[in-house]
Amino acid sequence: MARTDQTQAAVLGALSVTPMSGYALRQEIRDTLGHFWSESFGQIYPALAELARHGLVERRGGERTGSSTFAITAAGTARLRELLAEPAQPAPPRNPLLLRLFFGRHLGPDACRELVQQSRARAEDQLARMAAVRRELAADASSPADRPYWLLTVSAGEHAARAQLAWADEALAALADLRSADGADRLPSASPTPEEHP
Amino acid sequence: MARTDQTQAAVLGALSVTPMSGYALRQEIRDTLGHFWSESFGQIYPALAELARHGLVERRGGERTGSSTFAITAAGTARLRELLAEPAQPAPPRNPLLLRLFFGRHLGPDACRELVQQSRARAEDQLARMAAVRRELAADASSPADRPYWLLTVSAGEHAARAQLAWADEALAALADLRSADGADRLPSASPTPEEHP
DNA sequence: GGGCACATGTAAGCTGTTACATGATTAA
DNA sequence: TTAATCATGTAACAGCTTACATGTGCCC
Repeated sequence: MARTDQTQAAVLGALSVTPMSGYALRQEIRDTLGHFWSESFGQIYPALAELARHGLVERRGGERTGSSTFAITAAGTARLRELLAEPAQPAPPRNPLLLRLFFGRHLGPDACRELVQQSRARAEDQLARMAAVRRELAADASSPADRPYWLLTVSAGEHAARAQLAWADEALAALADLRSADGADRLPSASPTPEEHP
Repeated sequence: MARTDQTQAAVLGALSVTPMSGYALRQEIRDTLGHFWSESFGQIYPALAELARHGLVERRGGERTGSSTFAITAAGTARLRELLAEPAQPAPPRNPLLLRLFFGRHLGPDACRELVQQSRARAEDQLARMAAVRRELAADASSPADRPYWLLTVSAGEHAARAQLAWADEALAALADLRSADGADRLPSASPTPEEHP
């Protein structure tokens, strides 16, 4: 229910694939879950300590620093199942781009176009990253049981990115219309409106 | 840059459309910006106090309780422009549904299907809400200068919701395949594998 | 010997939600 | 008069990021 549970679920989940260090855990979460999840060091290490205290993960190797790894225990796997079965409550939305566009009248069409273009570029990046992940998954033969589930999240990222691209193109066109209409209103003498869109 | 600035931007932005009370502010933000933004009382009232202290908004009417309203000042409008011009940094993603699906092996295909179906239902809800907003906007003739910008955010919501629908259908099909493959693996004697996918 | 990647942790501080306290107005 | 809605605020707490402190092992 609490957010901490989500961090624990992410940590236990990652360790259910393979044992690793806290440092590697953070990299895995950033690189593999990056398009739909994030955790910082300040979350991961306390979570690992808590999980170890309850016997849900086990520390192996160098106690201090160096090549220590954390492995999930049987109790940890059971706990993971519990955590995953809890209802997935979506977080309250906070989209700073759409906030700016909603009050875009104060920014003007050109500044808005720039924002949308940045968003479009991010979507293309994401599409490229998703394609790269697909290639990696195709090349890597480990964890065959996990693969179909991982592909679902990749597909979600692709659908979202393509939708963002399509919306951005539509928004850019609308803002272009707005700009010329605006210009015609406010600067009637600026230029003889070189080309009107039919 | 800080999150507080975002709250101030949302509050100033809403008041730039029309003056209203803090209570109404919260309702407007929930009902109108709801699909891409959220603020709670605990954010709104301190933000209003802070803005009033700096002369960016002005309290009118009953000082105590009752029919008091807050109105944006000229300085407030200028500040809003500044805030909106600041770079829109996207928040770190946190999608509890995709987290569960990624580790879906531990949940099994059926539990995953249920999650996806819930997500699909939410997307349909959102699509319906966006359609309602479109109707309201078409009927309401006030704020014509804001309308094109508002429509951009509605369109973003529609694109996102449609993408979620398309993905959900794809995911449900994939999970159905997985379920039957799984059943064939784990329960070879259950039924003579009625239909195999080629 | 210096720099870099690996590795573990803590503390401060901000953001944000929730629950609570308080009271006015209005409708049943 | 009781309940619901409108209205304003505060306090406690949870979640999360960032920066810092510390140390190892390896390669150039």
